[in-house]
Amino acid sequence: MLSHKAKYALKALLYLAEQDENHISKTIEIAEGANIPKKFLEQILLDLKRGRFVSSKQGKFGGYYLIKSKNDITLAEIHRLFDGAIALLPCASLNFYEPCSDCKTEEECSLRHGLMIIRNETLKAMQNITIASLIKK
Amino acid sequence: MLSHKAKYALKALLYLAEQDENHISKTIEIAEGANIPKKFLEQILLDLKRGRFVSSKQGKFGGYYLIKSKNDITLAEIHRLFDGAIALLPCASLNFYEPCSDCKTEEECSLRHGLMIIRNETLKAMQNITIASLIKK
DNA sequence: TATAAAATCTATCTACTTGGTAGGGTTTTG
DNA sequence: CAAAACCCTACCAAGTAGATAGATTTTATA
Repeated sequence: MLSHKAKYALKALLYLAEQDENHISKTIEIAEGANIPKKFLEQILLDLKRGRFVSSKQGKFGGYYLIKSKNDITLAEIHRLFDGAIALLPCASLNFYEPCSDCKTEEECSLRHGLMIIRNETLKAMQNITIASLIKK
Repeated sequence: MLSHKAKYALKALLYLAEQDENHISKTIEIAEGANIPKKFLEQILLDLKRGRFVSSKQGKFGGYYLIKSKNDITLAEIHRLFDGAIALLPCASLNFYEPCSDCKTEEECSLRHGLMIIRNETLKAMQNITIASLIKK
């Protein structure tokens, strides 16, 4: 399941992608447009900025805008930024790998191989879902 | 990510599937064989019993055994039993459907369609991972 | 240069979930 | 009849999710 943070992030990006080029959106504007609690959205936008999906302009008439093409922002990236690994266990993850604590006898746990298949399939699917693909319904 | 419960359930089923036909495994035996806290495993085995994956025999020389073929127990089923929906949002789920609380303007949320694609792909992959497929390495 | 509007930072809060433990009670069977 | 197993209920500690609050910095412009 996606966290609310990840869900809100997607909706915020969707909102930004739907604006005219060069338009700068205030937080409050995004919050109301996408129905997201404003203070919560503030944190999310900062995370998105750290992740280099958006950038911001401070001060009066400031706000947020996309700095990555809507065709290049994938669900996989947003998932990783907010919810971490795509794999079902850390030992099957590429970006968030950690060994299992409870696999004593074998070097690889019995589940790892099967879970890596899932991970690859899911990742492939998630990389195909972009902000742009979500817009055209 | 899988919960520990789901992970332990898979390992316990794997352990049971590796025993000789007609063998009955005591909880303590599974716990030690698969490295799972015994008292925690008790609860998990009860859940698996309610889910009709295993059955049990009480009394001296009792224990647990599979009642479903290892070819028919899929990762998807175990995920649903312990961790719930496979979809990334409730509104994209078939078995655990719930409408979004924060989608005001549209009847369907903007993310739903894309997430249902992911759900279908993931489900298909998860249905291909069976206990039997995990055994043969 | 004062001011208003906006992002940014830091801290806090509450409720829920997870992972696990404790301690029995009940049933079966050698 | 007691050992061995299943079965049940409650509890707990730690962490996380989902926010909210308030102060500070930055910037445009009147």
